[in-house]
Amino acid sequence: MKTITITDVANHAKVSKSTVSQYLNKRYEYMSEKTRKKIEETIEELNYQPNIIARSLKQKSTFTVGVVVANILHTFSTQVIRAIENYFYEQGFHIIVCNADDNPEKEKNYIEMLRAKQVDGIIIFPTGDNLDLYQRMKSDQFPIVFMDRTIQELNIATVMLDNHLASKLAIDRFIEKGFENIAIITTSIIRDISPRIERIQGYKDSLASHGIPVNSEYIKTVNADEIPLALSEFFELEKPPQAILAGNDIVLNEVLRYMKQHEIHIPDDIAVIGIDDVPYASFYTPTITTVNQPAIEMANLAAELLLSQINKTGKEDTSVHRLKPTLLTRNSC
Amino acid sequence: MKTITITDVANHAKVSKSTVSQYLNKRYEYMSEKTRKKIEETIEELNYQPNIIARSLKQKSTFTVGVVVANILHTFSTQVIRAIENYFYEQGFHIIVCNADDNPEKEKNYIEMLRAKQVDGIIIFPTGDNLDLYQRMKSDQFPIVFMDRTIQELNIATVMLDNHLASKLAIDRFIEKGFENIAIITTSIIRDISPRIERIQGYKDSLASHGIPVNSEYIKTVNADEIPLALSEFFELEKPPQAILAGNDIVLNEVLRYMKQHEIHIPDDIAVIGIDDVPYASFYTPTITTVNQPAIEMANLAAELLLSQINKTGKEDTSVHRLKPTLLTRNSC
DNA sequence: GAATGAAATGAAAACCATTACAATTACTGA
DNA sequence: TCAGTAATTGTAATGGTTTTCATTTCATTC
Repeated sequence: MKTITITDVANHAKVSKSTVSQYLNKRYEYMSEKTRKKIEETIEELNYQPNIIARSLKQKSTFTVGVVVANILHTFSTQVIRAIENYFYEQGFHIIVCNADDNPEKEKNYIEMLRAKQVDGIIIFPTGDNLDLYQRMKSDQFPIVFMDRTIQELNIATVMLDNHLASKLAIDRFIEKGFENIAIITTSIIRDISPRIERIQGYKDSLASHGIPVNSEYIKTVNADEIPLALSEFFELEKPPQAILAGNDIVLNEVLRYMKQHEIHIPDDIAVIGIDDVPYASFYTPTITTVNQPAIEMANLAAELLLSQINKTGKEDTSVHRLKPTLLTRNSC
Repeated sequence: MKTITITDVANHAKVSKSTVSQYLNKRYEYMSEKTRKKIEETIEELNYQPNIIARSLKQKSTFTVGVVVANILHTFSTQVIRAIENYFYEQGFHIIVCNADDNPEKEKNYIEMLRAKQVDGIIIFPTGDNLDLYQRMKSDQFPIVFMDRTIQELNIATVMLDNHLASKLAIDRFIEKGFENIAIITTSIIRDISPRIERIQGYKDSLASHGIPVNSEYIKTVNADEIPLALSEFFELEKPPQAILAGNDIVLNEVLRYMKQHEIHIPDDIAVIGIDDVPYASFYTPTITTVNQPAIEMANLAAELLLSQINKTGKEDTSVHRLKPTLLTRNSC
């Protein structure tokens, strides 16, 4: 049961610790074939695993990165986690997944824990309420990449969607189909989360560019459980919307559920487009037109940016990378 | 930029490292109010964060557990990850998420990395091909819990679904609705993954218990991308099935997609039940009858079992906990 | 004012691997 | 045999914390 250390290996193989360490770090230049073999065998025999904790302590590098998502319930988050995990696996890194639940307190807690654990970097979907923390990481030159959301004034590398375009794609499609009374629903979070703001702004601008006046009654920002109510309010308007843009996958679910319950027919009674593709979009009845985020591409880019900060390769990149969404045209509009 | 250590704090506060350590570990018994205050202030002033790596090295405990899922693409996996993350957050633990991609090599790699990183325990969805590894962990008394799948001969605590019952619930429902020609499709994995086996066995037994002969043409185990083909083969049979049991959420997606494409009407042309609830089940047209796994409950139980192994509280539990699925009756059957 | 005992604090070892460096030994070819 | 190189070793320092145990401090008591 006692753990075996490098010393044990050295003793067994009748070589010095230094040599074993050289071996472990694959510095074979000054090492005879014979000793290499011997060490190899001994390690095998004793089933020795170097203690990474001890190594990390010395090298100040843990080959671990943290991923703090704002809300793990979004399909987008899980897609991103998966892709990041995949990317870093190839690089020999592990990822610690943290779910901040849209709660800045929890986020703070996680970030501090991760730093105390000496992770080599963090990818974070910022809640937006821990400016001082972000600031400090930045000034400590701690590797960090923002995902999905940005905080303008901080100059931290960011990967996010071109949300403005996302709305525009949807609105253009609605208008092309002849709809002018277009509503938008997003989920509510207290803070000024940039995607939501930008999607609403994109919605407004697109309408304006088509010369359609913005009707504030057509814009709702509510919690997931209040979506049915919000929808009811739409339908009680004297001029109910003819089309609805669902701000994310959770909203889309609720919208579809509502329509089903109230036997409102898509797209005849109301047209629907969702931001975020959903697995069932292509076989739902009707198939659902969605604005797709290139989640994998975004995740890979974020991972790449983080890794280059960790390795200090290339010059510092503090820009906001906005990736383009694509409209997946189907039958709901 | 240089990191501050306990030594810095000690020097600043003019006390010894030991005393600071006592403070950090909240052992105030033998400590004057004065020094406590002073240390507190100094930590605040220097913005000191203890280095958890160093602590871990000494304490041989990292407050981190690994979760190795076989395939992160399943809804079930993500639900479980989320719940486990949540449980351990409360306990001050972090989780490292690993996706083995149903690949024993990758699984092996991960397990070894996790152990080298000195995680305090592992929850694993075993691929089933690393018996020696599992064995070794067991004999090292390393905390480990199996999830979703078991390996009989190992006597390792396991949390899994009562898969036999899952099939039975579905079959009983089909039969209650008057169907006798019932097919089952599961995804293929080379190894004998217990849930798949058990679900098929449950299917056979349930049919038998109703006096219905088992027709092997009605049983398919194929990769996700071969599902359309498998379905076509069903429909080319002289007696095509009247009902299909989809072995997991991915299969269900493919089945629904196929039916949509070929304009086969559910439940009139064919009845469908899926194992694993899916987010859209309750508002799809028709709503989908599913057999639901109590994912959160299962995750919590697994986490609890692992934690009790880590803390060595309670006596060793090596039993296989089988949780009951429930039938969510909707309109697809 | 010294002895006592409890409270408070400190010194140093331990954890395990890495690394640097000087020192040693083993070989090679001339 | 010697120089020169290749291979290996030993030692000590490093990293930051915990932990044990010895020591110091201090108030109390006789």
